[in-house]
Amino acid sequence: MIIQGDCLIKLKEIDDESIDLIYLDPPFYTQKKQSLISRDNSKEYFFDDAWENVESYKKYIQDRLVECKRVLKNTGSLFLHCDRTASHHLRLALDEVFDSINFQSEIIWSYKRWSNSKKGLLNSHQTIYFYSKSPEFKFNKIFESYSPTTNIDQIFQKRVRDENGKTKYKKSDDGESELMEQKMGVPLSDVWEIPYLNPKATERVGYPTQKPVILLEKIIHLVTDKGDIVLDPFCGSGTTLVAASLLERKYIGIDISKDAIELTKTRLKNPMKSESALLKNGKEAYMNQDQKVLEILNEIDAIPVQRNKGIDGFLKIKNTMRPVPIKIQREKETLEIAKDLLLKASKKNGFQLGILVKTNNTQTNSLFKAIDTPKDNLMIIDNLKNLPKIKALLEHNLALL
Amino acid sequence: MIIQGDCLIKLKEIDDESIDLIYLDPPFYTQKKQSLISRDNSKEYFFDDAWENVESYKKYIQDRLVECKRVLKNTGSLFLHCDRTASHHLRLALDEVFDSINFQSEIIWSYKRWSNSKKGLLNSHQTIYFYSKSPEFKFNKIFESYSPTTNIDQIFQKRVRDENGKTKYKKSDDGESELMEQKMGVPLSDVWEIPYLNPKATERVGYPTQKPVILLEKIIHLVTDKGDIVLDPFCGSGTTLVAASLLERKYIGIDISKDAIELTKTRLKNPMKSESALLKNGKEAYMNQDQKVLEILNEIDAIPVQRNKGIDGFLKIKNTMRPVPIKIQREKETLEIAKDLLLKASKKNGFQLGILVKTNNTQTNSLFKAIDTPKDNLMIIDNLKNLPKIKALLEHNLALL
DNA sequence: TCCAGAGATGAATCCACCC
DNA sequence: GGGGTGGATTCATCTCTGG
Repeated sequence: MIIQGDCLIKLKEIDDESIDLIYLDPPFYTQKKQSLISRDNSKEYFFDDAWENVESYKKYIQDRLVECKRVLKNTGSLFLHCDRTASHHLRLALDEVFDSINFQSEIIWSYKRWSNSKKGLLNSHQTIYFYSKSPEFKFNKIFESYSPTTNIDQIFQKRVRDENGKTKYKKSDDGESELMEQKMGVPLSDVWEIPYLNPKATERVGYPTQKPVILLEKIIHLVTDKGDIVLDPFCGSGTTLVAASLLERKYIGIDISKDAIELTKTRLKNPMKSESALLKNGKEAYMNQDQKVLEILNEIDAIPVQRNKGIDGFLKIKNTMRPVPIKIQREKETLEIAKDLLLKASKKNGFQLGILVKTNNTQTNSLFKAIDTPKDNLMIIDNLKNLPKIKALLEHNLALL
Repeated sequence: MIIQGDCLIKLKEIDDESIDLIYLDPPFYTQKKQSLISRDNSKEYFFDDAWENVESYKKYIQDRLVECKRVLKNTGSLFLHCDRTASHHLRLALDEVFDSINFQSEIIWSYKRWSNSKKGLLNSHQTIYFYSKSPEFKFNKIFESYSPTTNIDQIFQKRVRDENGKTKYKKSDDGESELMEQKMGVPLSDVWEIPYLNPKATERVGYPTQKPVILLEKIIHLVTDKGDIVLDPFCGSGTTLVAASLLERKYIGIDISKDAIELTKTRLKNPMKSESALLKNGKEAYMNQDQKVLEILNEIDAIPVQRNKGIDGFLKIKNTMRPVPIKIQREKETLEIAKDLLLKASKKNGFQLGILVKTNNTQTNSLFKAIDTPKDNLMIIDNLKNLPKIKALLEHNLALL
């Protein structure tokens, strides 16, 4: 069900204790009127976020939270997606409405983001507060993989206490250890690393502040079963409803914007999500460099980059605006091939000078093999110890280029 | 300098605007007296955390924050390490003392921890608030490596805005992309993944709530230079001072506990930190399974494990207490070798049944190759599609074992 | 029924020891 | 000596029990 209108009013039309999960992504606390333009420039979405002060913002949310609590089943839960500038005020509101005893988790949605160059740390997480209506809330345990460093042999062993009360692993008389029962993995943590919705994701419908479907799926999985009812009072482009629909939950969405409602309706006709290759395969799948290359790059204080065939990293060189790409020769790579790869990548990107580190053991005695072919602007180094000298040279000369 | 006493009183003896960085890790908001015993049972540390209510706790902190602000230089910063049950109250206190305009970051210290079986998400982060005294705060930009998925071709290209205000990559007339100036990597994010101080770390001095030196080093690097003054009004075992000393900053530590002061003094005679192998080498160094194996394990919903030669994971099987290890045959591994490895590992750990997945293409037609040698309790599967049937079989039969 | 204290838990690391 | 692995130790734990 999708309803247009102010959720405070529309919520009042919903029965007491009828909802299993409420997810809210309310407007942010900004002091100016927002207007954000959709991707294809066809639509403009207005956010009437002109709050007098943070207290009036808090009251606005709190009024709606009270209604949310009413419609929530006794086993139900609420997730509030917070604005980073006002998250503490929102948690205060939650404490007042739900009581701090029902605070379950501060979920951190963390993601990597393109940098902006502001002074300070790069803001790359958002906070979601998880409150239950009562201690009897429904909760489905979700398990994750063990850390690769975990000693599995050991955690399957039973333990006993010694005379000082310290625990030890239990051994039978013949020195054998006793087995514990089956384990399902590690309980899900409260820090969720989920990629920010890729600008080009097929999932994108052009709505600002759109959230990834996977994020909502995770929440829905956690506290509902099939057939349960999910409510989103600020449904926006309908991500929550899409996720609910994909997981066979019933859903109710409310939004004040007519455009958002339209968008949600069309989106729900064909609910879909984009598969994140990053999440599915893990970061490791993208690591096409072996440990050795990373070590070398680290040693020479270069910036490693991963997704480029001819370039392994960039040198940090002062006094120049030119990026200097560097490539480390692979074990099974002839110097010629390595050279070609670097040159090609360099040329494509317009870099003026590339540095190739020779790693096989047929060494020459020169400081570096000299600029191989001046027109190519390629330098080959066969002894890393010389690199500082070369860097100094470059810092001196590149400014002239 | 290390001072014993209530920091509210001792702070008053410090000059105005004389400190570059203040880090506070105040007592937590618990409603009962805590007493925590040190590792070797030799000492007991008391925390007088008997706050009437959260308001009195907030006031306790706020009083001290006022003094902190006074002693801070105009370019100085303050980092407050928060109790998760009261972080919102603490941020309110910070807003009141420092003004919300000087809020810089909510730093998430995220880590993996041994779990405990509570209902809900596994709590695995802590929050540190970063406020500056003024907008003119000192800040050293720190850069990290690019994410492996980053397409570096793009990050060096200049961008322009099109007529609609959207950014595009700038192309010169001949279609070549124009280069940006050199980049140093991705600016440090506000989510810090730092391993929890390990139970066996040599860095440990037996003080409860001890923080990793690396965490403090990161903070100190961020907002101070060599020779600057770092202050910790709740210095505890002196981690902040150790980090400051290692980075050649001056330091002042205050703590109310005599024992803590003693501990700090001896610790500072030989300041050290433990190298985290995990941080140094990265998680990837511990991964000994290739992508293909992980994919198969994922497909059959098994729990992957890394640190074990003969075992790649464990099956999730209901109705049994017995862990069922599984191994995937490697490409360059004969069936015999794979079998031996699994058997050996199984036997060592006392598992009653192991499952080996055959992956080379000489297929048989049987459902599974049958229990190879019944006394070994080994099953060989050569068609993954049959696994669900086998799991059902197991769920039925294993209970009998 | 509530609270205090005992007892069980459980995975992540580093360390020590082994070959 | 170096790579592998068994073990120790931890929790501002969590749950259960008994008064």
